[in-house]
Amino acid sequence: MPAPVRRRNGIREVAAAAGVAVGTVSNVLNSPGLVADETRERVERVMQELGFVRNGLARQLREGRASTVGAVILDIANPFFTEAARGIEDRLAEAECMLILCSSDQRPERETRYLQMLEEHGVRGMLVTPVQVDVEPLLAIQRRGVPVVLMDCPSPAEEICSVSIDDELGGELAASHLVGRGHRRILFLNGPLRTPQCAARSRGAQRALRRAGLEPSQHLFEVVLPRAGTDQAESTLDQVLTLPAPPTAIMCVSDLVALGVMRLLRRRGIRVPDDIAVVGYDDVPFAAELATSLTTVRQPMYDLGRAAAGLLLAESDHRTPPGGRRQVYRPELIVRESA
Amino acid sequence: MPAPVRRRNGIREVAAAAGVAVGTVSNVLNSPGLVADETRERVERVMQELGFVRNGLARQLREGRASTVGAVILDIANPFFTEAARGIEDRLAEAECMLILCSSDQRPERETRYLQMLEEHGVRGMLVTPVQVDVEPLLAIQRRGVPVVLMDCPSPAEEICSVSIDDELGGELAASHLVGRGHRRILFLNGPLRTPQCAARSRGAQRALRRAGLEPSQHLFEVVLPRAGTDQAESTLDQVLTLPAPPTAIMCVSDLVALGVMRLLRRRGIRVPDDIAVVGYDDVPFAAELATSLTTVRQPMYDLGRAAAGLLLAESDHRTPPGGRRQVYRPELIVRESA
DNA sequence: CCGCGGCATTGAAAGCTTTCAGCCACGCGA
DNA sequence: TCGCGTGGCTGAAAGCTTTCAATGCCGCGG
Repeated sequence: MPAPVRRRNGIREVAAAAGVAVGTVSNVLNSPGLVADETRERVERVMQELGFVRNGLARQLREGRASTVGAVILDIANPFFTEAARGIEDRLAEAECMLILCSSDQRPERETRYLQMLEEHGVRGMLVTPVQVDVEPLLAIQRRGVPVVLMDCPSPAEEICSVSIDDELGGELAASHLVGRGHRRILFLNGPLRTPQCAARSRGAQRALRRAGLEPSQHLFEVVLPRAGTDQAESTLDQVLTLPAPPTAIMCVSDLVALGVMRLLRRRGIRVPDDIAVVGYDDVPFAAELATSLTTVRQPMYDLGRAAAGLLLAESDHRTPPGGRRQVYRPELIVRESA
Repeated sequence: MPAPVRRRNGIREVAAAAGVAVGTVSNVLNSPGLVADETRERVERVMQELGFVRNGLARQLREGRASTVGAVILDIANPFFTEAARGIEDRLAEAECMLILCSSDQRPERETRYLQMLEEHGVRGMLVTPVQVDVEPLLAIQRRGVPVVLMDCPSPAEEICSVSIDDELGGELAASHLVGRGHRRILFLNGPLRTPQCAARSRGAQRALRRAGLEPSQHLFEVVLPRAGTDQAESTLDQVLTLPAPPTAIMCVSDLVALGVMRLLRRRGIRVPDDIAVVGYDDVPFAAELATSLTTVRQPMYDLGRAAAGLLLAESDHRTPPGGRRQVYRPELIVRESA
C-alpha cells in the first residue's frame, strides 16, 4: 500500500526542506567544520526525515575518484582465490572501498569482457590474475589511467606491478623434504606446464634434487594431469603402481589431487606414509583434518591479496609511480603425517 | 617515458576529433542505426585511435539504472557462499551486470556499513544473507527504491523476496536415513539454535523420529557447538564416547565438523560406519574423496544464487512487483560410505 | 564612524553521458 | 514551383554531486 518512492531525494530536496543552499548540504556531508552547529543539526535532521542517501555515482563522477576496485580472478570457487579475496576485501575496507569480484572461469573472452566492463565502470584500479600472459591489453588500460596489479603471476612488464608466490621455491620445498626423508623415486602429479605456476614448481623440484646431488631424470618422474580433476589421477596412478619399481613418494599439484591419491592408495591397501609418502599443495582447511593429515605447501594467499590491494591503492592515489614493483611471497612447507 | 594520459578522453573529445556533435557520438554507441554509415565508421575509427572508453558512471547517472548488483554474504571463504556467488555471477553476466561482493564476516556493524555503501553506490539491487534477522533496515532500503532479495533465509516480511533452502527437510533427510538404518541413539552436533538454519534442522530431525514412531527426547541427543570449529567438537565427542550407551550415529552441522569427528573416531579406534555412522552437511568437494566417503546433505547453492539474482533482476526491471516471492529449494541426501 | 578580517552561506560551474526537440537539406508528389 | 516528409545531425538540458569564487554580515581596531 505505501506508494513506493520512485525518485530518491537528493541533496537538492534536503536543501529545500532545510531552507539552505545545496552547497551547505554538501558541506554538512563533506566538511562539517565549515557549517554552523545549528544549521548542521537542522540539515542532519532533515536528511534523517527524508531518508536521504548520497548518490555515490554523481559523487565519484564529480570527484573523478572511484570507491570500487575490480578483481578478475580465475575461479571464485577455488579456495586459493577465496582466501586472496578476503585479503583484498579487508585491505579495501580500510580505504572505504568495495570490491567488484569477477570470475573469468579461465575463459579469455570472459576476462576481456570483464576488463572492459570494469574500465567503463570507472574502477579505481584492477587486480588481475590473467588467463594467458598477454599483458598488452592490461598495459593499454594502465596507460589510460587505471592502475593494474597482477596477482599470482610475476609481471612480465616493467610498467605493471605484481604480487606472486615463489612457486619454484614451493616445488623445491616439497621435493627436498621428500629427498631428505630418503625418497629416491618421486612421482610428481603436476598440472599443465604451460601454466607458469606449474612449470615453476617443476623447476623447483628438479633444483631440489640437483642440490642433493641427484640426477632429476633418474629420481623425479613427472606426469601432467590435463585438468586438476582427481579422476585422471586415479588411472595414471594405477598404471604407475604396477611398475616394477613404483615410486615411494608422490608430490601433488593440489591438496584435492592429494586427497584423491590417498583415497586410491588406501583402497589398494597401500599405507600412507609408510609405503608411499604424499605431499599436497595449498593447505586448504581440510588438509589438517584428514585421517592421516596432509603434509603440504602453504601459500600465503590472504597476505597476497592484501598486499596486492595495498599496492593498487598506493598507485591509484599517485602515492607511488606506476609499475616497477614485483613482490614475491614465500610458500611454507607444513609437515604433517602424510610425508 | 610515455607521459601517462591524465584525463580520459570522453565523448566530447571524440566528437571534436571526428567533426561531429556529441549527440552523434552517443548515437553511434547507443543507436547505431540512426547514424549514416560513413559517419559511424569515422566516429568508430576516432574512438579506436583515441582509446575511448565510455564513462559508465556518467551513463548510469543519466540513465538512472546501474549495472552493478551488491551481495552481502556471511563469509566469502565458505564454500556454501562461494558456490552461490558463482550462480549469482553467471546470472548477472547474462544481464551485463557485475557483482559487488561484500563479506560481512558475521559482524552486524560491517553488514550495516556495506549496505549503506552499496546503496550509496546506486546498485541495481542487493542480495543479502543477514547476520541477524532484522529486516527493518532492509525494508527501508527497498522503500527507497532498491530491491532486496534475501538469500538462504526465508523472508519474515511480505514485501521482501527470499530464496532459501528447506533446512527442516535437510535435517529430516539425514535423521530419517539414520533411523532407517536402525540407529536409535543419534547425536546431533548442531550449530547455535539462534541461527534459524540450525533450529530448522533440529526440528526436521525431531520430525523424522516422530514419523518413525520414536520419541525424539529418547533417541536424539543434541549438542550445540558454539562456533563451527572442529576443536570444540573433539572434546564434546570424547565425553560422549565414554557414556555407558554411546551414540551409534552422529549428525554434523557441516562437512568440516564431520571430518573432524571422523578423524577423532579413527584415532580412538572406532570404525566408521561399522561402529558409528557419520552424516555431514553441505557436500563440499572433498566429501566424496575421503577415505570413507561422506554421506551428507547437498544444498543446491549454485541454483540458489542463480535464482536469487534472477528474482532481483526481475524486480529491478519492474517486471515484477516487489516482494511476495518466497522460493524454497530442496536439499538432497547423498548416500556414500560413512552412513 | 570607517575599514577590514573572518565566518557562514550561497549559487553557478563542472564532471560525462543520454535524450530530445529542433534544424537543415534533399527528394518526391502535387 | 511549392509543400511536405524524412533521414541525419545538432546542441542544450538533465541527472546529482562537489568545488569555489563571491556575497553578506558581524565585530573589532583604528
